[in-house]
Amino acid sequence: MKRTTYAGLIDDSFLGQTVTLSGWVQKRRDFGDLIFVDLRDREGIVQLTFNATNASALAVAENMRNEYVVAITGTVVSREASQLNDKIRSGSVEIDVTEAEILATSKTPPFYIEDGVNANEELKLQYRYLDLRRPEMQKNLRIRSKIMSSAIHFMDNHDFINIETPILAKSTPEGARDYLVPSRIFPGSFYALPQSPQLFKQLLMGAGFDRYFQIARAFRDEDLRGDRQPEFTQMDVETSFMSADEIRALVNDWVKAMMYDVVDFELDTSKIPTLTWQESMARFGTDKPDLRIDYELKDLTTAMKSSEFGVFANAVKDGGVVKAIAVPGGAEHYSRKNIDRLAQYIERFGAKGLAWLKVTDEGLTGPIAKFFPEEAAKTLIATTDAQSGDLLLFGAGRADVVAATLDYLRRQTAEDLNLVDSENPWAFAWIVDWPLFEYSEDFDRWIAAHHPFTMPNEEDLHYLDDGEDPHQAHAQSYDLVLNGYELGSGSIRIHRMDIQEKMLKALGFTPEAAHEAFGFLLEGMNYGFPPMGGIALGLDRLAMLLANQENIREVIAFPKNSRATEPMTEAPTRVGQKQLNDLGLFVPEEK
RNA sequence: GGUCGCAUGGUCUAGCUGGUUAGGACGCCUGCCUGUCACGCAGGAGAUCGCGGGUUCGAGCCCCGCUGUGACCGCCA
Repeated sequence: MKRTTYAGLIDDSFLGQTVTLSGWVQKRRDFGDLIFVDLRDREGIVQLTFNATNASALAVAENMRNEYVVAITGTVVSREASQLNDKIRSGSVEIDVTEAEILATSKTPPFYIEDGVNANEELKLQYRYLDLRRPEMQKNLRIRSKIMSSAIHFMDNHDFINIETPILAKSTPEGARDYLVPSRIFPGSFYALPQSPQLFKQLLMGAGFDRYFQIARAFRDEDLRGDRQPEFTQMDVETSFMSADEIRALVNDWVKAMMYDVVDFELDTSKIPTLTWQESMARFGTDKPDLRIDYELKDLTTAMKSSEFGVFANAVKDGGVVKAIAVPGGAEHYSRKNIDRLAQYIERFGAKGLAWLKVTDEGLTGPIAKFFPEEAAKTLIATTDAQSGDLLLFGAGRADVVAATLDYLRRQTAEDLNLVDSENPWAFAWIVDWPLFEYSEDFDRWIAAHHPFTMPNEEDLHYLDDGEDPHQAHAQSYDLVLNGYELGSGSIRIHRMDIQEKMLKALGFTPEAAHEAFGFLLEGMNYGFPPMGGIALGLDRLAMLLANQENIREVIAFPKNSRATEPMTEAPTRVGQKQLNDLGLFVPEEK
């Protein structure tokens, strides 16, 4: 029997036709001389009927069990009005089976193959091929596939050249921890898997390709999160002779096309806001704000300087800040217990507690209301723009702690109260003008906020000089944010040797160390590198958001778990002594 | 590296204040059933309660350690 179409595509238009289908048994309902079987393939489900008219087919159906692979031939017939099933596309018809064959049997699967399955993550990953049979996972991976096709199509149409760069690359300082690959020919030496194709794409600009792109795999050996895997996929782009504005416009065009291709959404890119990093931090407490949420952080630092509430006054006196959000309608929704729960959560950000007030028609209520007599209350309400019924949540203390706390509270309360704007499902934003450096407590020195090849703003170049404050320098860099997730970041690169040397010096590299780490790039710059810039967009996160998933694993066929292992293949594994010997590696015995 | 949570038949889970025949739902097996689509009905099998130690007359439950796992903080140029 040779398949003639997909089960999930059968509908009224097939009425009367004889079809042959192949797929998996979703469910068998056995009435003795009448058996229904739901047949599933990648496109969906159709109901098969077996009855005594075709005794041999009925006999086969009696032996069918869930997840058996079967092939059938039959006639598409309509259902009576009382027997329609509007839950499936093919619900107005069914297949009257005349011939059936079991192609493969199946053990009882460890979990039922259906959407919303409630098996634990480890089990699902261990039997990933079963989990992937679920319609939802099939849909997710097809969304991912569409994003990739859209990217390739768009880039091709805009004269970008698709160029692959090495996976076996060189370990470079700065940035994330590398995955290392030992060299057999040079025992003790290692390749590193690329954290991104950054240096290679810059060299390709040096080579004159002008417009490069690649769907690139990147690797970072850092701990995982819901939106972070140790290997991930980027749409990597680099161009010559383009300004930051031009690059953003290009990305906007792709995003517009992609949103249309993948989720049939008409994105108005002219409405994508561009915020400076500073503004984003001030208004949202984060560099990746979720702009679907209406309310923002309000700065009360000046107003609370001499507050009767000691916690606020002292925070300001100690050089900290006081900020607040007014959660619309939060006064009624949040009981004291709920607020306590929020308070407990934010301890992880370093918050000491959670000050709060409810705004009512009668004025402010709550344990600290007494510290805000008439005038103070008025100022507070005016500054925070609070309405009656709002819940005011405060952060006081170190600016970074307050930012992290209120960013979290803003997102959490919006979720709790269903205040995430559903009219505006795709809130993109550009965050620009990032700090060039950030201070690393770990290394006790300045490190590159983006990477060491980011071009400073022209007017900030002098901050790289000795004796100046590197903290003041801002970069020609830009991040694309969607619904509170960083989709990608990019920048104009340094293309001149003198600036690059200054930059590396500011980062604490001696000329020798710089040469050892990035000599090939620095040498290249001596041979006429064009002005260049680019961006890398995380396709996994993009797919996750477009597929409406909360974990990046849902859009990766074979992801790692949160400890970076893969329960199905059990990677990573120990290897044999012979392999170790070949590589000149010594590994202690397992404990 | 750290914090918090979770671990009970194949799966999801209940199990209170320590004494239960460890309960339920789904799944599985057998039988019956011609209109189900969460089919129904009758019967049945299936659990070293993650591992080790401790407290106790007695531990699924309390304590300690370990392992696995999830989320988060650190980390992620």
